[in-house]
Amino acid sequence: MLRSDILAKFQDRGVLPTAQRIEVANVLLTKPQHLSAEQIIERLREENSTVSKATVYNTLNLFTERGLIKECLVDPERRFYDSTTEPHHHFYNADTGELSDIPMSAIELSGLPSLPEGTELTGTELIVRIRNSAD
Amino acid sequence: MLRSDILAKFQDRGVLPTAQRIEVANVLLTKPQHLSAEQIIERLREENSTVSKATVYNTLNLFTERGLIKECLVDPERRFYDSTTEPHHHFYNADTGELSDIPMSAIELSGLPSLPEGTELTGTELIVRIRNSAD
DNA sequence: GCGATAGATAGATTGAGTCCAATTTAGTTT
DNA sequence: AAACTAAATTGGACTCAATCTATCTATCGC
Repeated sequence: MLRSDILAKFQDRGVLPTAQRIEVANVLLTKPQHLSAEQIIERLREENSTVSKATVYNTLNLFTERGLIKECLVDPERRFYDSTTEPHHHFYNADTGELSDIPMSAIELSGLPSLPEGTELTGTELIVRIRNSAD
Repeated sequence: MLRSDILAKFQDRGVLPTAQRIEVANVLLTKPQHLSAEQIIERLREENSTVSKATVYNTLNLFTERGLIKECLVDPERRFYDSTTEPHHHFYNADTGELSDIPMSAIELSGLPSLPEGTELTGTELIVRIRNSAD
């Protein structure tokens, strides 16, 4: 993803572009992927970035709030951040910790019961848990 | 749930019955509910139980391993334990933190793509995220 | 009884995530 | 451009769920 694309996204979502935010975006948004905060920090360090841990967390929370990324819960140990914000589902391989996408279009969901009184839908997410075959 | 029912479940899943495990089971298994480890410890304390935190965690992990309960991930802050082990889905109200069940039968899932090579299915879980209506 | 194995416990430790107070940066006003 | 203001960044302390470790206890077979 080009720097100009990132800037456009920022503008679109009302995120002020700072050097640190662009660095984080460069790591996470350049391709469809799922990274934990720790993984992002690690990658930044590899590129000799000096962005602080607090800033990375602040930035990820901001990006999530503004819909630039999606938080994704599959592993009790830590939260993952998904660069793909279109509604979609996930395969989660418990053996490898790998997370892969299932396009929304692949799956047909029907018969969802009506929501509890006084509530509205914010999203549906399906996690298909798999493991490496025993044989 | 009667003590004898709990003992039967334990036997069924190869869990040796100890006083502490029965206490934990009494809190969690008596009705369909979702509790965090901390909530379970709190309830035990209310009944003047002296089961240690380590034992509660050990017990919950054991129960999960043996299929007596199901771990359930909806809140990034902590993992919940579900007394219902039949496959089913959840409504999660982000405003209240409330978690409620959606019976599996209510939902029709079709078009699940074939699993990645060399893997097998361990479970599917759907989280329908909702919030209190703005109006 | 006596060892052996399984379970329980307290306390220390870990580690993801947050908080805070101090500083830096960027934008605005005159 | 200096002064002012608001927003962002930072390191380090802190929190707290969860785990680990080493020790203690109970139970079973012999």
